[in-house]
Order: sequence, then structure tokens, then C-alpha cells
Amino acid sequence: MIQQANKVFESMEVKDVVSWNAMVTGYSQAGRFEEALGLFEKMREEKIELDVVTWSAVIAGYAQKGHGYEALGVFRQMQLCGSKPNVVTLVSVLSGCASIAALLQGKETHCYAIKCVLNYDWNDPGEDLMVINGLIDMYAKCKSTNVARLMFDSVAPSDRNVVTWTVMIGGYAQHGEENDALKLFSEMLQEGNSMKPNAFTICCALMACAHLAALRFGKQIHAYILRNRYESVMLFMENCLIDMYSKSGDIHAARVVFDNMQHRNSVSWTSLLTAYGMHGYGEEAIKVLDYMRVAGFVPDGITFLVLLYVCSHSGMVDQGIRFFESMHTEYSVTPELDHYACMVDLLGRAGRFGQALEFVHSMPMEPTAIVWIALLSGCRIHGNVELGEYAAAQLQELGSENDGSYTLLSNIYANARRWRDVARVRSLMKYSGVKKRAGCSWVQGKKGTATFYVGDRSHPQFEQIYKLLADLIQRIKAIGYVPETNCALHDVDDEEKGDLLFEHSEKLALAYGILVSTPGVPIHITKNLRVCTDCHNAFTYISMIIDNEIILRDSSRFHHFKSGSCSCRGYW
DNA sequence: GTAGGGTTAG
Repeated sequence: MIQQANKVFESMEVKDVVSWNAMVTGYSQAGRFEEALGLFEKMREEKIELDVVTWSAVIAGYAQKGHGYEALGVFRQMQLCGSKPNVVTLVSVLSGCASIAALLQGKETHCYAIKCVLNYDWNDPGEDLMVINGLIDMYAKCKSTNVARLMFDSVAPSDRNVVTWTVMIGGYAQHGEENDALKLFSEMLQEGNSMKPNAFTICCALMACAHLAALRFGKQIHAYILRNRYESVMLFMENCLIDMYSKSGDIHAARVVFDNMQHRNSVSWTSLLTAYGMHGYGEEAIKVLDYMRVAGFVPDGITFLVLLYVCSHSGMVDQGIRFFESMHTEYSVTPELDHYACMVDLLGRAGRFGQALEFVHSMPMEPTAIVWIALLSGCRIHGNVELGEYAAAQLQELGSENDGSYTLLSNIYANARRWRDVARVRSLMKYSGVKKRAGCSWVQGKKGTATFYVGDRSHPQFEQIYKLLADLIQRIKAIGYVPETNCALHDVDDEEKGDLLFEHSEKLALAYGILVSTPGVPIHITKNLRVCTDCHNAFTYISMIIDNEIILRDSSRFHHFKSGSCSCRGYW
């Protein structure tokens, strides 16, 4: 089509700016932005007087590709040329700012909008609303959700449209304010039938559920989708549903969604593979890979990344190595930094440190922090002090120590009972000003989510929780649990106020989960960091004396505790 | 006549 249009265009004797514009946007919309830019350049060479449509089209093209800096550059040129931006231009400029989190330029655009573009016509808020929506999105994506919310609130509820709601909900969902996202989504549904969420809105809400492992809420949204006729826009939402179910611990439901899809894309397949990977179902994932090939999807770099992740978390080391080799031999996919990091993770997790180091040294690019952190965490699992120190030194050299790497090193020393070194790491951490993130666990109860920090006594039922926990600890001690207090595996993750091993956030969450559990129904717990070794051990014992399966998601993977064993089989 | 906002997997 565009080819034919181009022929006609070239045969035209007189080309006005409108026909040039049509061609620029034609190429841009056909996904051939490079050629659109070529025409744009040609327009300038031939001294065609560019109008607001030309400029807006190019800015939009950059913004849609996520190239915010280029979009802003063109916007600047536009202003220098004296062309006057309008609502359409600003919407694209704001989208460009949002894509690169350019708060300063976003604010400048905000000022410009106030001075030159917004009408403040109360009888016709429609034009302004486009810009306001763009501003809300921009502020949210620049991590200024409070400012975004002020703008959202400043729009009269009856003037808001579905995008106004979506950008605010999505802004919360993407910046760790998932509870606010879900609160706002509920509010939106209460607005009556006038404000129906669309596929975009629902994806944002499902994303928030996935982060929180809010299975109950996610199921309600699923039901809402089925009740409300979204047949024509299912693909995105179904992909989100797969992710939501698997991150909420219900891998079966994730599979059912996948199986019932009318159409699937590569995201659908990758989501399912990731789901099996997180839960440690390596064999299942390999089967999915075969189906995927049969369905005509060719594995790409991302597929292989996920496959390596799957192998790493299922202890399928040799299979992982084979995948890595077949990547370029059979599929001509070049391994990139992330693939190497994943291989180091795989080998380190399995304790094959010689091979892991060989891998690091064979990398065609400089190893970055993620590679050393992968190695360091392998050393943590297997108590390899020497190599751990080496990896930590590399991290220090790169100047990219974070709270996680300090914690890993400290735990390696603690495991080796080298308390002086533990103390040294801690003071180093204080000295360098690295703040550790607070460990935090939450559990889904019937009346919503209960969140716990270490030593947390803020829950109304804290006395019952602590009593139950003490009782559980007594009972599992009787069947062989040995707390790691004597040798005090001081988990820097959680330890701040002294020796609070028995008051770790995940233990409190579990006690509360048991308190409110229904017999036979799994208890779902989520932790923002990795589960602590002693807690993992305690959970394993506790699963022997309660009827419920314990499904724990930590920052690394899922652990299913049942009858005295954990599904991770040590690969965490 | 020609330009425009918000979504998913690692």
C-alpha cells in the first residue's frame, strides 16, 4: 500500500505540505519510521514550510518508539522554527517525556501548556483533557505519583475519561503503589456504568495484582472480564492473567487461561514458560517449549533467557548448558550479557564454581554487576567464602554495591561463623551509606492483605500471632528443627533491632496465615526479598504439622512447602 | 486532506 502511495506521490508535479505529511505519517504508521524520517529530512532540504502536523507526526513517531530524547529534540527545533505547538503536539511530547522519565522537561512542557495551549473552557474540557491525561501519565512515570494524583483529583469526576483513570491506575501499578492502584480501580468500578474500564485499564489492575500476589482480587477481575464482553481485546488481558495467576501462586489457573486462548503471541508463551520456571517445573516448561515450536513460534533471545532461568531454578544444569549452546548453533541467536549472567546463576546455584568462573572469563563483553551478583548468590547457597569475597571485590571495583550484595556477603561470612567479617561488612555498609531495604512479607487473608515487618506488633491480633508462632516453634523443635540462633545467622535483610530471628516478617506472616486459614486451603505468602535460611528451614518443619500447603513467593522464585519438603529442592 | 494519550512476558 505505502509503496503504491509513494509511486503516486513521486509522480506528482506539485507536492504541497499536506501530501508530504501524508507520506511521512504513512511510513510511520506502516512501522517504517526510518523512511518517514528520510522524507522529513528531504522536506527540510527542499525548503518546504513545515507545519504543525509535520512536526507533530515526527515527534509522535519518536515518542511511540520510546525515543524520548529525540522527540524532545524535534520539539525544540520546532519551537526554534517558530511553529506553534498545539494539543496534539503536546500529547506526544509528554508521552516522550514519560518514556524516558524526563521530569524536568515534563515540567517545562507543563508550563508551556498552561501558557499557550490549555483553554480552561469549562464547557468544553475535552481538548484540555488530552493534555491533562498526558501530564498525569508523565508525572506518574517520572515517579511523582503524588503530583499526578493532585492533577487527577483536580479533574471533575464527570470530566474524566477512561484514559484519565487508566494512566493514574497504571502509574500506581508501575511504581510500587499497587494498593493505591487497586483502590482506584475499585473506585472506578463504583462510578456506575458510565465509566467502564477497557483492556488497558484492566491490564494495569492485573499488573498490580501480580505484584501483590493478590489472587482474590485478580480472580474478581477475571470474572469481571468474562461478564463484560471483552472478546475482541482479549490477548493483552489474557497475557496479564497468566502472569497474575502464576505470580499469585496458582499455576494451574494460569495454564487454564493459556489453554483457552483463541490467539497467542510470543508474550503468551514466554509468560507460561516463566510461570513454570518460577515454580520450579522444569520438565513441564520443556514440554511447553516443544508445543511452542509446533505452533510455529521460533525461540528468540528472550525465550532462551527464560529457558536458562527455568533450568537454573529446576537444577537442570546440563540441559541449560545445551540450551545455551544451541542458541547460536541452531537458532543463530547471539548470547548477550543477560544470557551470560543467567548461565553464571545456573552454574553457581548448582555449585559448579569452576565452570561458572570459566564462563565469566569467556564472556565477550565486560562482566557487569548482575554477573557478579549471580556468582555471589551461588556462593551464598554453597558457602563458598573465597569466591564470594572475590565476587564482592569485583562489585566494589565496579562501584555498584547494593544492599543485596552486602547482605549476601555478610550471610556467607555468618554461615562460615566468621563474625568479625560479618561485623566488618555491616560497618562498611553503614559507612558507605548503603541502606538496606526492609524485609517485608504479606499474606492474603479473607479481609484483604496483612503486611508484616520484622518484629512487627502493629497488627491488631499481634498477641495471638506471637503466641501461635511461639507454640509452632516449640512443636517443630520437638521434631528436629534447630534454630540458627546459636550460631546466629544474622540475616542483615531482617536484622536491625537485635536478634529477632523468631520475629522475621515471613514467620509472622505464616503465623497469621495459619491463624486465619481454612483447613486444606493453601496459605499464600509473599516476601519482597529472598526468604531467610532459617525461615525456609522452619517453614519446612511447620509444613509437617499443619494441613495447609504453604506457598511462598520470594524475590527469587516460588517455594511450595508440603509435608516436610520444599519444591525448590535447594535451588534458590 | 495530513498529526495525538494509556497495556503484557525477561
